[in-house]
Parts: sequence; structure tokens; C-alpha cells
Amino acid sequence: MGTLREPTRRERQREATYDEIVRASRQLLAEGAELSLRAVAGRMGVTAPALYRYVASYQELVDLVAFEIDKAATEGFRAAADALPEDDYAGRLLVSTTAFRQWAIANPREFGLVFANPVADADCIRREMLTLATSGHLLTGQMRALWQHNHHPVPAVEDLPPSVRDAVTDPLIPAETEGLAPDERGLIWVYMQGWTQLYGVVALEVFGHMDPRVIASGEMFIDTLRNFVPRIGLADDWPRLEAMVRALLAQPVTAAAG
Amino acid sequence: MGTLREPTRRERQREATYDEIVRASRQLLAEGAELSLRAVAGRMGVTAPALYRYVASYQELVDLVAFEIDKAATEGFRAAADALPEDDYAGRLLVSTTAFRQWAIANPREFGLVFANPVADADCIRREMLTLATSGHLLTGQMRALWQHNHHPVPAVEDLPPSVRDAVTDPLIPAETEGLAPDERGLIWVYMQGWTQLYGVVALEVFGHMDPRVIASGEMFIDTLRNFVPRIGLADDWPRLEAMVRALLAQPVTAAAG
DNA sequence: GCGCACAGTTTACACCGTTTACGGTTTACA
DNA sequence: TGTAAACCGTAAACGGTGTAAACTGTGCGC
Repeated sequence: MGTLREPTRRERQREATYDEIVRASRQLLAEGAELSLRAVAGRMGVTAPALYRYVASYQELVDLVAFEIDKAATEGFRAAADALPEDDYAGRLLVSTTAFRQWAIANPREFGLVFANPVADADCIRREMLTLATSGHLLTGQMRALWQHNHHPVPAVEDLPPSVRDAVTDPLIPAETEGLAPDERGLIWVYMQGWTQLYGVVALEVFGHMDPRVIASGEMFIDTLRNFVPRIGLADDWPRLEAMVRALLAQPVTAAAG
Repeated sequence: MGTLREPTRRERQREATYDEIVRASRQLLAEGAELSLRAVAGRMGVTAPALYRYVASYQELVDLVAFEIDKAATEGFRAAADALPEDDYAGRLLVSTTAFRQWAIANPREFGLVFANPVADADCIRREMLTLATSGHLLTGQMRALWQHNHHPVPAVEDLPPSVRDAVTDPLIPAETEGLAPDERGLIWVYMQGWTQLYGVVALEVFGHMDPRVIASGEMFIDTLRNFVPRIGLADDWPRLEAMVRALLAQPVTAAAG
């Protein structure tokens, strides 16, 4: 680790400009306008090419904004969980999950930016940022906390298919394994399964490829949760959890603050 | 029903032009190029504004192409199923499902066009076309065929939440209910659940938001199927089905013919 | 054979991402 | 303290996009 200097004046200024870029971008998104270099620059009272001092391309702007959106939204999911006692691990996980769903429905464009953007080019900034996707961080952490409390059964690592064994043994998202013994890594597979199911419902709902009435009621979302919770040892707790989730779904969805 | 005239010469010509538009568009997509009015027009040896005689906007072109891509791809899924005996309902369903997954992985841009495009504006052409999404047609039909053969248990309509009851009783996609008695509509809910899970894995894989090793092996896809098949009465049949699916996954993925 | 609907053109506009060359400021260093 | 370099912004321009308007010829229907 190098010794960290105190940030110089220019560096602070530069950081502030980055903040303003993100702020202007999110504002554009929130207003339903297109996210473009020129629009962002215009809102900052600056010409478009000036932004190239901060991002190398439009795609990099998108990635930057997506990352910051994810970060901010995740704070919301965490805050939602904090309404519950610290030792209600199951409740916290489900509340954050529901907050995620509500946020996605209320902010479809932002959801698309963060979660439905191809990460094809292996070496782009995006890959690196995905590595520390903050919402993934949060949910993983909550699930590990839950498991360390109730120790629900997870698949044995040696029973997993080779590719999965590799993926959970040496994951691309290192943080997922923090303080998880090698023979406990089966939990990560369970996490991946859960994330896949959650993503499926939410994406389908956000993109509108589902009966509008079902979307509005959130019944498919609830059904997905109900289908999954037994796998993390929460079958008995489901009635209570379902009531909690339904209460949250009943609240009006509101766009996130910029 | 009005009496249908024989198509006049002009009408045939016009239809041919539509075909050429779609052909040029798919060609562009297949080559990895951007889909743009000008590019399509250029490939047809025509100027861009000419296309406005056929589509009202760029979005409408996209919708048109997406619909045709879906149609063509669905033919492939059906053909894959036809390699199996007609009465192997379970096999046919799983084979088509696997073909869908393989197609999506091999043609990510096309998948995005068809399945990850918001259908926000309620009254756009897209809504109407979604109504008869052909891949949905195929899978629904195969699932109903399976059910009419093995009559696996499905939820009773009166046990479903109100919004779901409405959705399955009076669905937006009428064809889904063809010849399905009102008290058998619980099957549609099962279908929606299955489609949600399938969509989740495939979209996650296509967009690369998953460990590349897991994507390459298809283990998450298989896991999703394994998790779902008991709900359509195929628990006992799973070993055979898994072998079939694995055999298909082992085949090299190839882009669909234009 | 006349008239008109249609399919195509040219031109133009407003927007986009991106590059280049150029000026000021601000910082860092001799 | 003076100077050189690094930085931040500009204006101008290029090639691309979707889209609107006016205009032209050709072929079909009556």
C-alpha cells in the first residue's frame, strides 16, 4: 500500500466535476430525456468535447453513471433493511430484495443501464466495475449473514459440476467469498441461483413482457420468492416474510431521488 | 370475415419490399453492424427516406425486424423438437427450450431486440405483436400438449391471487388459452412461472452478468430446468431429459442463418 | 387513355459521438 | 520568482443518425 497523500486542489476540483457529470446525467435520466454527451455537457454549461477530459467515450460515461446509480440505489436497499432489527437476517434480505424490485419498477431506464447492458468486451471498464457491483455486494452479504445464523444446508462443493466448482472456488467477484471457508462455498452457488431468479422476474416486469395486471400486483415476484426461500432455510418463516413483502409492495412506488 | 381478394400486383411488390427490408436488416445484425435506416436502405440500393413508405419510424423498423426474427427463430425451435417422436411431449418441450437458449447465446443482439426491448408505450405496434409472440406460442403449445398427456397437477384457478386469476382467465395472449377449459387455466400460471425462470437465466447469460465459466458450461441453465420440471410432473423423467439437454448443449453454438 | 396513388428522389434540419487545433489557467519546479 | 509543463476548456469540423418536406416519374385502376 502506498502512502495516501492529501488530495491537491486540482484533484478535488476534478472529483467535483465527476460528481457534476453524474448528477447531470442522473437528472437527464430522471426526466426521461436521452443520456447524451451533448445533453450532459449542456446541463453543465460546458461544451461536449470538454467531457472527453473526464471520460474516454460515451460508453465510459454510461458505465460511470451506471456504477454510481447502482451505488446510490444500493444505499436505499440497505436503508430499507435497517428498518428491521439487526438480527432479523431473513427479514433484512427479503426487504432489500423487495426494495430492489420496487426501485427497478420505478426506475426502468436506470435498471436497464445497470443490469441489461451487455458486458461483452472483456477488458472494458465495465468488467472491472461489475467486479464490485454494489447491489450484488449487499445481497451476498445479507445472505451470508443469514447462513451464518441458521446454517441452512448448502450443496457440498465437491458435488457441484466442475465449472461451478471453479466459479465458487475462485470467483470473479472476490468479495463474495470474504471469510467463507473453501468447503462452505456451496453457499455462493445458492446465491447465484437466487440472483438468477430475482433477475428474471424483475427484468421481465421492467421490460413489460408480462401481463400488466400481474406486474402491478407483484404476484409473480412474490411467487418467485416463495419458490426460493425454502432453499435458504426459510420455509417456516415464509408467512411472516410474505406479509412483510406485501406491505412493502403496497406502498406507492416512487422514483429515486437524484 | 371479409372475402379476401387475390393480392394485386402492387400488393405483391410491396410485400416483397417488406421482405427485403427484413432480409437486409437481419443481414446487418448478423454482420455485427448497427441497425440503422440508412444502412438498411443502402443495402437495398435505395435512399433512407424511401423506407418511410413502409415504416413510420425507426422504432417500427426495429419492431418489424424483431417480430420476424422471433418468427424465424421459433421455426428453428420447432424443428429441433421435431427430431423427437411426436408423443415425447416432455422431450420436445425441453429440446425447444434448450434450442431457445442456444440461439440466444449465439445471437445476443437479436435476443436483445426481441426480448429486452421495453414495451412501454401501451398502444404501439409492439404490444399488438407481443400478443402473438411466436416463441411464446410454441412453448405454450408444447406445454399444453404435455399437460393434456400427463395431467400433472396445476393450481386451481380459484386459489390464485385475484390479479393472476384475471390474467389467466382473460389473457392478453388469447392463443394461450385455446381449447383450455376455464377451470384448467391454472396451467397458464405454471407457464408464466416457467417462462419467467427461463428468461432469467438466458438473459443473464446473454448479457454476461454471470461467471463466464458457468455460462460456458450451461450449468445454471440446467439447474433452472431441474428446479422447474417437477412442477410439470417430470421429476421422474429428469435423468433422461437432462442427458438430452446436455447433448444439445455440447453441440457447438452457431449463429442462425439469415 | 386519363388521372391518381404510389415509390422513389433530393434537400434540409437537428441531433449525435468524436477528433483536431488552439487558447488560457493553474500547478510544479528550478 | 520565473518558466515550463500539465490541465481544462473552447471552436470548428467530420461523418453519422432519424426525420420532414417538396418534388418527380412510373404503373395501376377505371
